[in-house]
Amino acid sequence: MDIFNGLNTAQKTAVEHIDGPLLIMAGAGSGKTKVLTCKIANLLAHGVAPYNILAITFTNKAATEMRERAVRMIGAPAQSVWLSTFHSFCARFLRYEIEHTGIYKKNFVIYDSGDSQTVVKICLKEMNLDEKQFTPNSVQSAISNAKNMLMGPRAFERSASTFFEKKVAEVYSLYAQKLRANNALDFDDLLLVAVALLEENEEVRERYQQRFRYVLVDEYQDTNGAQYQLTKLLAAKHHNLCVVGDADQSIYGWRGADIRNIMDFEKDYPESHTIKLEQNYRSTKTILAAANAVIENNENRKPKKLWTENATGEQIISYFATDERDEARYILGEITRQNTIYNVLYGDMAILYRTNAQSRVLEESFMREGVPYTMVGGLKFYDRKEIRDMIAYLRVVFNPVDTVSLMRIINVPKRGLGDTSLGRLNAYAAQNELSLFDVISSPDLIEAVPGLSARARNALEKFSVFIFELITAQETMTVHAFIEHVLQSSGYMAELESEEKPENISRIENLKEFVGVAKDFEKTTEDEPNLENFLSQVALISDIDSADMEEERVTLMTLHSAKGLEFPVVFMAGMEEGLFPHVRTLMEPDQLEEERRTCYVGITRAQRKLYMTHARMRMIFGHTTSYLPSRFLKEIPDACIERISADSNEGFGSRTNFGRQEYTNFRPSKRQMGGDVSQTNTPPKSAAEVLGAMHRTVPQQPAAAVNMAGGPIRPDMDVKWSVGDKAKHGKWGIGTVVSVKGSGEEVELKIAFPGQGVKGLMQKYAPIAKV
DNA sequence: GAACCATAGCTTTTT
DNA sequence: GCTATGGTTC
Repeated sequence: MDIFNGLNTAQKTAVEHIDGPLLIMAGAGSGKTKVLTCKIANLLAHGVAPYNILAITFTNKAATEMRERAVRMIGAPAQSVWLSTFHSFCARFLRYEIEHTGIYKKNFVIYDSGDSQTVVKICLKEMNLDEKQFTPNSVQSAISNAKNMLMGPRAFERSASTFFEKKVAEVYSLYAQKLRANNALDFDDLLLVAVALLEENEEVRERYQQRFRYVLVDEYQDTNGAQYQLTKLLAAKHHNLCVVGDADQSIYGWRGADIRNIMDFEKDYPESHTIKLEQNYRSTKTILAAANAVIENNENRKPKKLWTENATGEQIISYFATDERDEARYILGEITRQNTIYNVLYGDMAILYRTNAQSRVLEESFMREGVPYTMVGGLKFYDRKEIRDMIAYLRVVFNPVDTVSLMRIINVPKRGLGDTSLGRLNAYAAQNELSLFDVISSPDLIEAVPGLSARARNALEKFSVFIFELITAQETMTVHAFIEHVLQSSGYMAELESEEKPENISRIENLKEFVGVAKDFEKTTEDEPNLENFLSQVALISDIDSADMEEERVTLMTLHSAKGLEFPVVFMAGMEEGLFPHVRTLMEPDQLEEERRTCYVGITRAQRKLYMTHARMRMIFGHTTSYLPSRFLKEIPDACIERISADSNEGFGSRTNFGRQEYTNFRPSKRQMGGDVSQTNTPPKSAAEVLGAMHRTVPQQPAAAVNMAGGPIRPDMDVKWSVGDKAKHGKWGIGTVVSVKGSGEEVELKIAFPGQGVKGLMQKYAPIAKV
């Protein structure tokens, strides 16, 4: 396969470039991933060993995709290119080299932000600091910021000026000490320790600089100080550094990303070349014009204008809802409409919002209407109690000095070890400079702890024997078998099974899924499928990595998570002053510009059709608040956007109503919107016209016709349902109708799906067919 | 030591 | 409006 096939001139130049620093300024949708992939393929084609290439992406998912694409292009050698995120790279690097620090041991564990917050809280408590003034969150983020700027506790203390900062410096120091004692690294440490090791150890540095002859970094605009330094160190020998990014899409300033890293690349590497990719292949002219118009309002930016040869496309729709429930209803209506009339697959639509809190109302609507969806973030799988408990068990087995994890499970399930006993144990351990595990693993030491009841002593000895048994068992078992073993032998499963509460049932489900995750890991990992690598992978997995977007589901996620993705139809919800841009950014011009970039990212995710919605009032913290429409809406030229409102009752203004009543009977028209953007050359001028046209020309045809072809199941109003009928649902499989209520448009069905309970469905929305 | 109830605090965005 | 936490009670 020809590597240069289908590339434009600028893209070709970028791919052809081999030696020396290169900056690729790649606008949204300009084929950046394609260029990077082709570049890797081209390096390999030029005889560069896969072993000599390091490519850094923003998510694990992007890394996997890029690897697969490169393998398809050039074959097996691409398999062994070192391709990962900054954090995974560091974790792997440290797994080999960390003992050179003389501080950490090879079996270190990685703490996520939850674990790290637990440690911060312990520190605050120990230092008797007021949690009102020093909130765990603010302290944690201050420490994190310091780390991202490569400042250790001492450096931070030196730079501290306010009382708050000086105290935080103390907390930082204690926090770092605790992590070291637990042989644990937090996310920021992965970078920090890797950089420190490379800086201090010449032998290691030499070895890795020698090895990585070519370094490629994606999303360079979102690198922070530590990542910048790491990149610089690794590329220092060969200077074959290629960075790709778009300053207009820098949206992670709040977590230490420094836009100057990309702005100043040419200063850092004076011999560098710069290539601009400005042709957009993703969006319609309308969408691109809107994006350009919005981003132009930023003062601090280099001028750039994306252009496209794609069709003009339809206008953007701005819908003014009465409240967040009306907003959700409108969006669901449009999604069903897009799906039923235009045959847009659910998987081709996404809803983007600024804050996770907005997802709840939307989610409820999806459930009520039976439309399949997948949510990125929110209630995270790995944040669930039972999963964290299991991970804590695994971590203790892997690294027993991890006291945070040990404390988490020592009395889970209940072993009669309460706060009092544990307090005594911890006090004793601290006094004698032992880890908690040191104490409980020795009967003599347990005996020596003052004030322990006989019952507690007994329980502790049993527990420590149990942990030792697990450590032995682990050595000969696969990860998934070991997890199952822990679940059984700890009594964790038994405790959940003892009571048939619905939450217990879902916990058991989740734990089963966790075993599945381990099985999957054993099958797919490129490293040894051992506990060590499993724990690393689990710690560094992100929401976007684990989201299942292949399936036929609408995706719900924050604007931040959406970076790098694209969808034919996009909804941006909550376009209100105070929500987006968020209140906390209104005072700071820099932060406001970042909000605008976030908006730019959102708009440019859309390929064909973009909806933006805002609500007159919205429930926040249980109180109704009213917001003005977002300034970003006003920045979009009138020609690009059609504004409709829930309040106006004339003509097509009352679209909500229309949407709810009439669309299910239209036959899907693939040509209208289903094809490639570039093929829709004469699109109607406005959505109103589309609808008008639909009224006149689309014949009334039962949607069921689609089912015959084996396509997705669509709502069908012509079917008469009665109790006892068997119904096939797109997601839940086959069920039995248990009740039918209402008539006409309002037919409401209750259907029992085996193993999934009774679901309430509106016939006009439900993707069901008679069996 | 555990179960229950009240209340505060929360919401920016995440590896 | 929800949830995580802390206090109170048995």
